[in-house]
Amino acid sequence: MKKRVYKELVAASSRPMVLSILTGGESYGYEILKQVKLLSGGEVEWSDGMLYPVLHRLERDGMITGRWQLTEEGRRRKYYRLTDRGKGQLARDREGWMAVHGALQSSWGGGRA
Amino acid sequence: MKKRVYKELVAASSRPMVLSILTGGESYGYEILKQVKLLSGGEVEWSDGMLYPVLHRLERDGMITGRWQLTEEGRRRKYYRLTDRGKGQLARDREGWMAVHGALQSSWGGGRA
DNA sequence: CAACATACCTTACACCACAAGGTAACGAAA
DNA sequence: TTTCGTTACCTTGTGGTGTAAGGTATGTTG
Repeated sequence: MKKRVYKELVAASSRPMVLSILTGGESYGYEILKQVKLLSGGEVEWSDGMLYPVLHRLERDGMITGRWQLTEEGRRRKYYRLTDRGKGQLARDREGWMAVHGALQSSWGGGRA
Repeated sequence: MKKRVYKELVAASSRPMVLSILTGGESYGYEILKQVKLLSGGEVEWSDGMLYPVLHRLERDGMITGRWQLTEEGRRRKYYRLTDRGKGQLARDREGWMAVHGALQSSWGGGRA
């Protein structure tokens, strides 16, 4: 039985995670799914039905740009690249995450701090 | 202009945050709102319209139990207390959060490491 | 031939925060 | 008295999001 991550947690982390992965260079949907699993040590697994809408929204909002590419084997892939706008969003998402993380740690650490 | 936390982040953190606050003893809605603000150093602020449904769901699911109390000033409060079931949920939520947090940190730290 | 992996996409459904509204009582100020 | 701010709870309509389940297509392996 694999570890389950609640959907609210997936929703909260999907955008910063995708944007962050793309800071390492171009990538595409299927590969991103594998990187998420890798980065989490196998603890976090995303469904593809959740990722593709995320990528479409990010592209629609100008956070990333995509281009279609055919591999030598004949498979089509859509490679995405981070935009400046996306970099700014990533920074804000990261701040928000850290703020909440800090609050959670305070509450975990001391009861009533 | 106050710092805004995205709603997905609120959704992901509300349950563990409430459960965690209640490990410090009984509390009630209005006080929990203030504690969240305090624990985050003022960076995280919840709306009451979001918190009360959270408390109702937690009570419905047996994570917390509530009791009505009248203060000396004549105000009614609903005090909530953590159940054993809620403690278990808190532990699981915490694990899930840390798994995602670890993945995010990995992606932030090294690009594609 | 079948099965699996790669690689993308979409729809119906349930869930959840947000905004906005409501109810009610207290205390202080006008 | 009236008004305002605070305390303290609750509900509804709306929009956004993951899940589950389905689809399309190609290459590789058994």
